[in-house]
Amino acid sequence: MRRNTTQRKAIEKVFKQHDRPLSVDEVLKYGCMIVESLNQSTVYRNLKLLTDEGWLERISHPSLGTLFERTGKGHHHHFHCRECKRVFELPGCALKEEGVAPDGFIVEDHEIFLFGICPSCVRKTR
Amino acid sequence: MRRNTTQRKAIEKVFKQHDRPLSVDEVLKYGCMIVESLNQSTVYRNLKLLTDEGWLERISHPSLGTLFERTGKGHHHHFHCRECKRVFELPGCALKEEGVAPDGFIVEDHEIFLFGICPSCVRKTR
DNA sequence: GTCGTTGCAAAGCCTTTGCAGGGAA
DNA sequence: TTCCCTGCAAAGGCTTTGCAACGAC
Repeated sequence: MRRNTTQRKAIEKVFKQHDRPLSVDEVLKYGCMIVESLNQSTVYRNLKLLTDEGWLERISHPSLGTLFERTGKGHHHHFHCRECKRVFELPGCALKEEGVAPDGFIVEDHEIFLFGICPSCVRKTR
Repeated sequence: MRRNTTQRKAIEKVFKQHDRPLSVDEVLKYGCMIVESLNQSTVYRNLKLLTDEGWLERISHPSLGTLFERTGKGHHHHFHCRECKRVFELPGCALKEEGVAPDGFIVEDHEIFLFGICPSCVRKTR
């Protein structure tokens, strides 16, 4: 039977606080602010557990590596700011309706990563 | 000055033979068929060198990890067949022209991965 | 008290690096 | 002959796992 440990609750809280995809290190860093003794293995184990339970989703970012984000946000894509390195979740789908793949290919799913500058960095740079 | 070693030529040949993104292991496997003694470190070093030279491009596939493909094919996306696990390069761009990101975001680049069944696996499954 | 969880350390992948010997020019 | 490159082995990151102690229920 699943137990609600202090550590697991801390990890869940981290995702609720920061509403964006997080790396293992970020989860550990923010988690340690809640439970000082939080261990890396515990983070890994809980990220896996929460992913298996369907509470988290694992995404593999082309340049940032493995990230985890909360599920249940509907179909969306990711925007990576080259300036502040943060990853944003963009609502909606940017894939064309037709002509996505040549005849014969059955497209069942897709993943899109966008790269650029986020609004807050645009403001700073200008 | 850059030397054209047997090993490097073998690695280049592998990419010319298989016209699709290859993993390090695949390059090693196919490369060993040409130069039996080919070493993993040599593969890693040459993949890096050829990437730095602009002859190869590194792509990070969400489920297959790091892959390398020849450059100069123009903008394209990748299709991963769930059946045979091969990665195909699809010509053209499947991204919508507008409304890709909310106002304020400057999109400079993007990457799209498609998942599904390739034509040859569709035929077999049916 | 039970047994799911944790912390720690060791081990497993994948990738990089140090080094001495080898081969391309 | 020069010195770039290779093979081998060791070492570096990231992630998983074994184990004994701990703590949620």
